[in-house]
Amino acid sequence: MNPPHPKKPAVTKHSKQRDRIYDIVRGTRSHPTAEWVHEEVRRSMPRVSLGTVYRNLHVLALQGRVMELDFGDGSRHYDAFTDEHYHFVCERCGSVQDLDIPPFADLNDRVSSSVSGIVRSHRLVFVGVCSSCQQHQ
Amino acid sequence: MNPPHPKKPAVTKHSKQRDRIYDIVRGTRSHPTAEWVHEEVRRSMPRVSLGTVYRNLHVLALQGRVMELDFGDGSRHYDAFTDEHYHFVCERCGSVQDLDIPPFADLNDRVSSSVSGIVRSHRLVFVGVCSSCQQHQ
DNA sequence: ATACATGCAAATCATTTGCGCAGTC
DNA sequence: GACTGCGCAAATGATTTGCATGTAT
Repeated sequence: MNPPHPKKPAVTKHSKQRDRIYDIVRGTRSHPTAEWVHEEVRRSMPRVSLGTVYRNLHVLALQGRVMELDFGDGSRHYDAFTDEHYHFVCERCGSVQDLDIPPFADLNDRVSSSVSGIVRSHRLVFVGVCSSCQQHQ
Repeated sequence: MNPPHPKKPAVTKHSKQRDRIYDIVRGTRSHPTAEWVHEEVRRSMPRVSLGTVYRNLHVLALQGRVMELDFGDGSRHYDAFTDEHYHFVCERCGSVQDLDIPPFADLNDRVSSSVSGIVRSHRLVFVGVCSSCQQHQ
């Protein structure tokens, strides 16, 4: 009934596509979406499909080389800076900034008594107006 | 060039459907999705469409009677407790708890110096394992 | 009477997946 | 050669929208 060898996650071989995708995410601070990465990849490898981009971004996330971010704007963003850090999102233009401050280690403790369960982590995103949008209005 | 009367957002008349949808959201602490609300509404009004549920949830959000929440699980959640408060999401079962503590007023200030722009608000969600999931394993 | 609201179905949007072929180990 | 990864296109899932008709004011 069970397969003789359980299916491994594999993720072994590497590919030019994956290398390129990783380079592109690593080469920007814009926290791009899969769509944007796809457009960039296509500049040098025009036949790469969007599905391949999604698949590889997911593989890279499993490998811990990129992190997947959800800012609630409808599409997922990717970040090659995988050290734990917070983000600031501009409510006008949607741009994202990395925050250079260390994570607030005390937050989980500050709420643990009002949760029935164990608090393991938190997601914190700051929202406001970026300096560029302030100037343009 | 301009229409004689600018199109108002309106949102005036009320409907049995909207009343029912609001009652259902107000009557639960489960932070339901539109899908769940739809199933509930149908118990008393079987012909209500999912589109109507979405439209009315959005209207209620504009009116400030419900709030829309995104926990990154793929679907939007709705909450009739509109006072500012944080949530705790179980990473195993996806259940959501309201936190009874006041928002951390100091957070925005703690990061404002490392943001180029103005920090107006933050989104904070705590993640962990709820007591029910702890027991079941 | 005049809008706004509804039900239905089709359209969108982001993301995922099945499949036959190509590339890597 | 055995498998993993790719390109393509179709499938999925959540949400939105166009339209003809119903309903509240």
